[in-house]
Amino acid sequence: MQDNRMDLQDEKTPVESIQLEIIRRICFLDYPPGCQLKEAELAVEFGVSRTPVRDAISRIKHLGLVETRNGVGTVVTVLPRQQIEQVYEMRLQLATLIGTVSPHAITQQDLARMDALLDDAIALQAAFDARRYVELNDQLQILIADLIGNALLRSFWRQAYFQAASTWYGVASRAGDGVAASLVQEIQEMKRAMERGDIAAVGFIQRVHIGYGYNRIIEHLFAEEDTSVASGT
Amino acid sequence: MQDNRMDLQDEKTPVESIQLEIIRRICFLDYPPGCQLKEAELAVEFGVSRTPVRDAISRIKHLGLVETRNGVGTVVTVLPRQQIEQVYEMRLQLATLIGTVSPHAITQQDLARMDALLDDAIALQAAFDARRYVELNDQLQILIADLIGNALLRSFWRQAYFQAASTWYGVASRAGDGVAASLVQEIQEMKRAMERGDIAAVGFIQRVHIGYGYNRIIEHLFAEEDTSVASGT
DNA sequence: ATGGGTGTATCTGTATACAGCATGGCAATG
DNA sequence: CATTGCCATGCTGTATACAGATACACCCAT
Repeated sequence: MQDNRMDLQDEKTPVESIQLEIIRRICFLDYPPGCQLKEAELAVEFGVSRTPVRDAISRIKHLGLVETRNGVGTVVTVLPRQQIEQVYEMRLQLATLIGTVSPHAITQQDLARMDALLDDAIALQAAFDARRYVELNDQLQILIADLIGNALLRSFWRQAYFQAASTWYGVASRAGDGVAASLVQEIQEMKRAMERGDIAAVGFIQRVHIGYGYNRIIEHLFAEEDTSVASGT
Repeated sequence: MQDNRMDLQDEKTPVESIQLEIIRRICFLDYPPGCQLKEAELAVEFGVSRTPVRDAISRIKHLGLVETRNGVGTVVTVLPRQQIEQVYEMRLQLATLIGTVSPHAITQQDLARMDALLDDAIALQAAFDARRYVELNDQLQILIADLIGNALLRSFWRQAYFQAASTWYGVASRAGDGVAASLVQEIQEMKRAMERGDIAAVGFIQRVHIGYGYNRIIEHLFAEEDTSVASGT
């Protein structure tokens, strides 16, 4: 078993690059829920024809991030409350599996990435920026995914993250710089666990902080929904 | 929360139908590993152009069932041993989550389906037919998936099943009618659990039998590989 | 003034044509 | 006879053109 962490090499086909970019934009709320994705526009922007764009959009349909109807267009899905609940329910479960299911050994490189991330997070704490927070959180997710040795679990982990990201980042941006402090703490805890080589702990720490995040979503998002519903649309 | 089990309605777009059909053929070994999928042929067979076929094939790439290289073609993936191990590792974990993560209530209809399945399995036991076994096993998986209330877990469950199916069915066919008896027992146990409304038990029973299946794979498949490797290609 | 119907604009879905690429066979040459 | 280079063939990737479908606006009739 050679180090198969190299199989996440970035030799991506054009359509895969487009796919990832669109997913990022949805997760990072560049394309907020309800936003319409026009194939022709994207084709022009990426400098390709409509065909690869269609292919990319088609591939991300199974994530449930977009919904496309004939004659209307492709719109970014507004995830219903129940689905968000289910996504977070699964993320809590998956987190605990990170350390259980054939994890990768932690390398010096991983620790270095973690250190850099910690510095960035601390800097963010001093001067909060919603966009920057999103990027750092994303990098943390990628780093954790790299620690997962089981390819299928890694795939599931990313899928669940993609589905949760836009909602979470929407809440986090409004929650302000409190989330930055939480991120710093999360990274610190995780770094300590990684220094001990304890990946199971990494998973449990993730679980705890996903729980924190979910609570924030309940407070900010669902509370708003309830009041707005109560006040009559 | 209405009964959202209706949202797996079969109003499928053409490309989705093609996608499912191709997946079925791969899982059922109509397209064995290494088999080449030619877009032009499939287009003629389904009576459409190459475009929807391409779309369908493109969508199933994330399952890792096929691999396509430019100039060569699309071939059904030969899953390496390590990946099969990882898939089964995940299936064991997912099975235990079935009863944990917001399960559906068991309806009378579910029990009726189970009864019918049991009868078919018993009939199969009397006159074993590899193809028939595959179909019944597939129906059982679908039935179990319907019991999963969490849409994301259901998606993961199906993905893991798709990745494991072709390997398992290849072994089961060669293992002969012993697997039929095992299937009957599995359905009987599961039926008892469902009659008690104990979905957690359903999950654990699944876990046990997935373990049995994996052991069979190790015996039959990996043993062959090892000997053939030892004898030099 | 309002409701219904129709026309138009625009987007996705599909078909077809072409370019890039890899593979296998064939021929020429050492 | 072996080897190497070239060419033909067939596949996927991409681009473009057209058909189907839907929403919106406008207009006419009531």
